[in-house]
Amino acid sequence: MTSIRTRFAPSPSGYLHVGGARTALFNWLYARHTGGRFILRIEDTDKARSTEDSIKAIFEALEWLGIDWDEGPFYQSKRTEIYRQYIERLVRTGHAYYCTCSPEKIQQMREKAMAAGDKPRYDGTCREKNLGPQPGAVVRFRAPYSGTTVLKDVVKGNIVFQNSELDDFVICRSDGTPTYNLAVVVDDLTMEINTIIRGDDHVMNTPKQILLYKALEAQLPVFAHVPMVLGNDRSRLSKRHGATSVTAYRDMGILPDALINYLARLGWSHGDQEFFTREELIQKFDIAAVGKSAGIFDPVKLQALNADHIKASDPASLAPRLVPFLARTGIEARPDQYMAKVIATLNTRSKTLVEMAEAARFYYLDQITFDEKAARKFLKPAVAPALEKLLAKLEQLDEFSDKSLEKVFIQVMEETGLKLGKIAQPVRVALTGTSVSPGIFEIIGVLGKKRVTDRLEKALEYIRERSG
RNA sequence: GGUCCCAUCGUCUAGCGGUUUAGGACGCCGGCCUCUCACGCCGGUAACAGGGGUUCGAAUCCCCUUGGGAUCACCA
Repeated sequence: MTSIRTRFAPSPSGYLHVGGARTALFNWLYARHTGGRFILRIEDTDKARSTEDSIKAIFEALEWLGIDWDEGPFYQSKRTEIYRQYIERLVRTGHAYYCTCSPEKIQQMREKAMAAGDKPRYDGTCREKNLGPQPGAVVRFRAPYSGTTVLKDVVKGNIVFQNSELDDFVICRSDGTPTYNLAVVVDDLTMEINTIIRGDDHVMNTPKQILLYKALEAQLPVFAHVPMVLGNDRSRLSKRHGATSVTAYRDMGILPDALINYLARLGWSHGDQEFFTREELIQKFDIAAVGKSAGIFDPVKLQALNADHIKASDPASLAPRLVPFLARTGIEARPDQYMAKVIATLNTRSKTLVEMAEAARFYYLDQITFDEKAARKFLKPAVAPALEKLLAKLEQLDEFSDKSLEKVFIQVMEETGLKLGKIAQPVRVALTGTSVSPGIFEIIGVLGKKRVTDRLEKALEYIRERSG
């Protein structure tokens, strides 16, 4: 049994979008699942659209996703000599021929066919002329006029194409560069790719490629065309549907494992399971279980899954990821033990790292600013005695555990006759500035004696100023 | 328009001829828990596009219709 070789072959004409990421993911997962190899190839033959920045953006996105490759990156732009050899071979074996029909003539041909209600295709003017190489000539593939070409697709099943639908497509441009279909086949052949997993927008190209494989007397790879990712209006996912780039989701505070989990589950399933770790994905992924129909990208479900991944993550391991998001809110902090404790209080109430960073700010601020509404409602003279008693008791307390803190609060409740609800909210405002936060014992435990007593004093000052 | 693909709750999906009053998840709506907000837990809402066949029996197989998508380059 030969080992599986898959590849991801993006064209660098923009950032990596989630659809492309899913294709990369499926290839990567399948290679990892089978113990095969995953190859990265950059399809940059279109000089006009390919940019260095796009290439870097794609690497960056793949790296963030944790999708690594075993071979490559290979660049089509550096392989022109290889393509030239294969094109020559096809001409030599009679599978291709030079064509001197001008683009204008082809255009006319097309318009005429369209007007007559026919399919716009090359009429074969140069097919039997046996022309040699010459300036301005392209090379066309000699496609069969009759018969059928069958694509045996792992996810779609058998798809039959009438060869009469095909025409003598160009495999080499007049400037000597190969066209997409030729380059892809030569690359996949020479890189020994035996499993091609790609978006189903490529199915119509596949019969041409199969014909090329046959002309080259090569063994066909296994094809798996996975369904597209759509926007909420069922059209192809694009910018007008909102964020589509992988890095945009990174910046929104989505965890790479959550995005991978979501993308994998969009079009693939394993019974009723929704949550998968990276390892589970590798262990359970199988192209045979990929569905046939297109799926709509749902950012809301992605967020829900992200929340699950945040919950399942070890707080300490989340700390380095949280740092840049804290920085964005003006908090410069190190991913230390303190941050791990902060995260432990926030991980069940944050859907994204952006939310978590926002909710974590009060742990780091030197100066708490009170939310006006919250302060007016809860920091009233009536609670001052309770806050004072609490302050005094906490100053005497050495160990800030849930248990010891609860004991202190119970004492204050007994002495003041106030219920916990009446005391907790003012304390919460005093410590966080707002009326929403993690549990009161939790935040006291994390903040520690110094910060807590300082903030309680500040709150008491505030109450005195307001009443006085 | 030609060709090709697809079709289960709003969305992602389970289902691969009988075990189905069609299951799970997200969302939404209730409730419980409770120091706030969440989390968690419990319950509810909601689908086999339509029509013909095949079969004792169809969401599952076949055909048609409808709807959606893809693709028709010297772009990839």
